[in-house]
Amino acid sequence: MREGPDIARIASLVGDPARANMLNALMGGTALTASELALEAGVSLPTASSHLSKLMEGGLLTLASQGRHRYYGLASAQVAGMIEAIIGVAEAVGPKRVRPGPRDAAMRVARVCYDHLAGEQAVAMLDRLFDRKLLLREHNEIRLSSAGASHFSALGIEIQAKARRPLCRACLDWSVRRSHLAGTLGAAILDKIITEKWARREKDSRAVVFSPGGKREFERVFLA
Amino acid sequence: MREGPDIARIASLVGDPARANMLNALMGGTALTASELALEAGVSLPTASSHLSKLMEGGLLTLASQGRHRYYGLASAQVAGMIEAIIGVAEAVGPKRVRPGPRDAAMRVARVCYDHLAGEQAVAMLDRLFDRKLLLREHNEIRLSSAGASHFSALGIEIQAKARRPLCRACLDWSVRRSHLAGTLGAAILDKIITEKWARREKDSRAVVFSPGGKREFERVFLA
DNA sequence: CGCATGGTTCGATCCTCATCGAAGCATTCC
DNA sequence: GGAATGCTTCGATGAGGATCGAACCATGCG
Repeated sequence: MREGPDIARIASLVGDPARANMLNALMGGTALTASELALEAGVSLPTASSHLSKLMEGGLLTLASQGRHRYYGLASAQVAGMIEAIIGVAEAVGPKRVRPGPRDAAMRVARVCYDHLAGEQAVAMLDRLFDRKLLLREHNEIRLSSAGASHFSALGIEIQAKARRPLCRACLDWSVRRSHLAGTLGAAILDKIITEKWARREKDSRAVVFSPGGKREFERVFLA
Repeated sequence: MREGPDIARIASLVGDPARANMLNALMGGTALTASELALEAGVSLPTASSHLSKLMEGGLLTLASQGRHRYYGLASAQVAGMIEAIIGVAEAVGPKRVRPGPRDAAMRVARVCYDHLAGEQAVAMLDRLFDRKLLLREHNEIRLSSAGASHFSALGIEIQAKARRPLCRACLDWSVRRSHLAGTLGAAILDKIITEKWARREKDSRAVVFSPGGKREFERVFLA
């Protein structure tokens, strides 16, 4: 009966269906209000509020108050990574989907992971950025080369190393089992994709759908 | 109220203290019997048995019957990775340890992760193997170079690619936040360390303690 | 100010599930 | 075969916690 970190406490927070739905919704990266999360989880507002305070107390969420709105978001990329890991196991053992449906197919191609792009497109992009030496592997970290710095700034992607958050990070993809790009740069790239309207977020889903023209542009810029 | 993989189901399996203790114990990599796990979790044998069947049904465990003994083990490295991720979050948010105690310090230096070595020593080893070009990074995978193949076989470390399991794999370390070596080769190296008596497994813990002479040998062979 | 809206707290209800003792199977040893 | 060991199933008990309605704060708007 050793001590150690209280893993059961963390896991049981994710282990309730209502809370799991909320966390899943927050994996989209945008912070949501209590009522939106209540709707998402399919519970009443009081119930949702109770769950949210538990998640807060457990350190899994952050809260940003803006006037009478209170926006809940995932506490950290580490928490997001944990949830992806759990999703990965659930996918693997779950005999749920006999065949992957169309929505799942879209998710495999491209989806939002916390605040950056994930899925086949994202994995291909990271590979290509390495090939073109815009990013460099260093031990197990990823570094931006000087060529990469000028390349991204030419694209109008702001690059500024925040204090706490690494610029580039590798994030493991549950669908492809390969890494894609996270960190500030990964977030900035997703931002560009959305603001340029190359792709749009699927309603009520993490899926990201490229328009035909947007796909061409994306491939020209990142997969060339 | 979307469908998707049943993440709550998986998380709730880990969310019970008794089950979490069992899984934690199994992170040591050796399969254990129901009575050992009952002792580990601090519950009676019937209770443990009930938990074990739930974990089996959830696909988190594998069972190997040998005579009247039934050995339970983690189902896959993916499950082990998920548990490491949860441990990582629990470490991060848990204000448990004010200061890391001595046992925790030993865990940080070297410990067993499923079936291979983790901790600072393991991270340093992987770095060095890359530097010496015994292992090569390829995209996000790790490949054994021909120099590496002869090097390991000279050490008497058997290298044979099993069908299902990759030879080399990167596994993220929760204490160091860097990768260490998993896969068949990682397991073989841990095996060598133990059989050569360079280090011993701490009783009732995942910690691995090197003897003074063993540490020298390990450093000569893997960190030179 | 008063009213509407977003959110939390309180209280009561209900149900799942963790727990253990006792009994039942299976395997091995003598 | 019989006894012992390892483990599972059954049944009863009990506690934690998920849920919602109603009441209660807080903010913003007219």
